[in-house]
Amino acid sequence: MISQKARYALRALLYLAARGGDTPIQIAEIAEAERLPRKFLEQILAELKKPGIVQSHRGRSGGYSLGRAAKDISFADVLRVTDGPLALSPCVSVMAYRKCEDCFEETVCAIRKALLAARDATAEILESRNLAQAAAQLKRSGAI
Amino acid sequence: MISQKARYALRALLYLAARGGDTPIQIAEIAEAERLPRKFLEQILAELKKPGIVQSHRGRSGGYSLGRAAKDISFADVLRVTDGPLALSPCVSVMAYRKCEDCFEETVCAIRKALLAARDATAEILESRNLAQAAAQLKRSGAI
DNA sequence: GTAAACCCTATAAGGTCAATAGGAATTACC
DNA sequence: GGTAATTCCTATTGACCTTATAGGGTTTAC
Repeated sequence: MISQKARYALRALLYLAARGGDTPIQIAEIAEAERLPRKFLEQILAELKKPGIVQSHRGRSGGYSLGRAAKDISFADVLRVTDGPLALSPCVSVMAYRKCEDCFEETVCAIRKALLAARDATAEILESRNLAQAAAQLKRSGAI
Repeated sequence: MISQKARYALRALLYLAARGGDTPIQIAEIAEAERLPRKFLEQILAELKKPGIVQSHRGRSGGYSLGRAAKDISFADVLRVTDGPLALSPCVSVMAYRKCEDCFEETVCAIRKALLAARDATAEILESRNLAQAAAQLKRSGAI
């Protein structure tokens, strides 16, 4: 299951993507529109800023905007920030590989083989879905 | 990421599958062979028993054996017991559907669409991998 | 200069995870 | 029928994570 943080992040990002434009949007506006806890959202946006998913503008009339084109921000990008690796085991993570604690021999681990296939399948989906597609879906369905 | 409990469960089940035979195998033997915490394993096996993944034999010379053919126990079956639904959101879970807390309208939710696709991809893999295949792999590679 | 925004760190309640512990119930065997 | 070996059941514990909330510091437009 994804975390609440991930849900909030995705909703905030979709709001930014759907809203479009170049002018920064304030945390307060996003929080109210999407009904997200303001201070928690503040922390989440700060995390999304580090890898460049969003960019911030400080001072009066500051706010947040997407850090790159919406079509270049995948669901995988977002979930990796909020929830860590997509993989079901560190030993099959591509972005954050780590050897398992007491793994006998990785190359013959039957568990690893299954988890690796699962990771690849998940990653293929989540890396192919991006904010632009999702925002377009919402607009088509009249939700925005 | 899967839990430690899930790893232990899979290792214990693979041991039972590879060991084969009809006579029950004691917790103590599994724990020693796979180097799992004995008492923790006890709890895990109790959970695996409820849905019939393993069956127990009480009393002296009791122990555990698989509850059905190894080829009929998938990785998905095991992970659902130890870690809950495969889905990334309750609203896309097939086995344990639940509506999201403050979901505006499920049918148009762009987040849901992506998570649903991810669930289907994951489930397809994990439901196709079973203990018999995995145990056979281990034997072929000489790990057992 | 001041108000409005983001930035940074600390705190806290509640839950989950990964065990550990101790004894009750059951059964094979002599 | 007694005894030893095994599973079964419930409680407890410490560490960590999640989901916030709080308060002030820093920056910038006007």
